[in-house]
Amino acid sequence: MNTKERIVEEALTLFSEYGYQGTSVKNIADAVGIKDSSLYKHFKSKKEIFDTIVKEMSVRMERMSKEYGLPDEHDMEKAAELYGSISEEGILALSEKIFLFYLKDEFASKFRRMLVIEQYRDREVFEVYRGLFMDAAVSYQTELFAEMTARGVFHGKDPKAMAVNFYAPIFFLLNRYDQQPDKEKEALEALRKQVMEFSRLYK
Amino acid sequence: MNTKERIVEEALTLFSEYGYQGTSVKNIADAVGIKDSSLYKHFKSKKEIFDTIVKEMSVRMERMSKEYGLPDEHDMEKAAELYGSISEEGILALSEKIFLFYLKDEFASKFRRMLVIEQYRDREVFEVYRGLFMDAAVSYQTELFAEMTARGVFHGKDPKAMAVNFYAPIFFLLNRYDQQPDKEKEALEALRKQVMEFSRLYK
DNA sequence: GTCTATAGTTAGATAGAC
DNA sequence: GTCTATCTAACTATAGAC
Repeated sequence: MNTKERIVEEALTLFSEYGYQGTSVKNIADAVGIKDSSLYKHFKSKKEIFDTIVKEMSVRMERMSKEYGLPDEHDMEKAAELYGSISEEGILALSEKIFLFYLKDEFASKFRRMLVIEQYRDREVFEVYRGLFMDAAVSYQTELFAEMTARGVFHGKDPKAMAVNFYAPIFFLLNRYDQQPDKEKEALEALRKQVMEFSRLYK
Repeated sequence: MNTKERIVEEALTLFSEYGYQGTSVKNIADAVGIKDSSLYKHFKSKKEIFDTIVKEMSVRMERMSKEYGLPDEHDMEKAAELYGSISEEGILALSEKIFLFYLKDEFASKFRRMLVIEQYRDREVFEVYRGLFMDAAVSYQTELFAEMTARGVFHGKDPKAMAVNFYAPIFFLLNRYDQQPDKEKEALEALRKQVMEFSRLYK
């Protein structure tokens, strides 16, 4: 990994814990192991580092979703088949994948925390956060449950309400067990319980 | 309102938007309308202002919960009677009270945002945030649903799972519609929909 | 692409006049 | 309890040697 990439990585780590304003250019340079002045050969300002992180995330999201085998956003038939055919087990696998990706993936979890911290300071940041961790998740699952209801896997009257009932507990537990790596087992157990309850209610 | 109280108020407003580190003592003094040096006659440090806010909140929580008529944490019989006797309408009223308190009450909403921003920087802050906005809410409602299930108002197998299914969408929508006062109607409509779905599922 | 040196600004906090 | 003046330290960023 070259110096520019290491700057981005260390900056994200610091931003996700202390925030943008709470992190100085010297903090980042120290973490990388160079002088703060040297950092300006790679980025023309602190703000440019922040913007680079946001751009980098969209690239990683694409790559990760392929690695994790998550179906494409617009390929609902395939998604419904993938998770629908195996019903309860499938839906549990889906929830655990989403959950663990945002809880444990180094870049994704730090990026999420950074957005959480910075969301009120900058409207644009809030929109990225809302889009990625709320709207995208719910609209994806709304389509998924509509498809699964049509196939008779689940019985619900409103796919959007189902999606919120499926995703909100994941979102809640993500926030609840954030920053507590020692309680990962408890977190996964709580998640499993909610998914089972969801399955029971809509079966 | 005296100067000391105004400092606390303006500091909270700034902390809730820009964070502790993103707010300078001069920012606070300017908002109050005094010089930054004058502020040190009221507080011996910036940190002391922050700590005062946290202490002030527990006082306000107590006061507000009485004003809003929310039943005491340990008086579950009364709570179950209050909300249980009127079932669907009652549970909707409960959710709207919680929702609007944390979304619109000046002090409460700013305080919540401040904790969201500062939760990763300070372990103690995280514990306050987790305690107030996650654990307390869920444990309160776990007892409430246990009581309501015993009375035959709802039919569920696991009161904790019910509580998470009830509170997680509230928590999710609180984050989703945060900072969007123009979409309050949409937010309340979404909340109502989730509560109706909850009621339908556990009836 | 790293360093030293430094400019220019702002930070948190104190001293002392009124 | 407000102000002006000031201190020290830290901040973002630039210039220029190697």
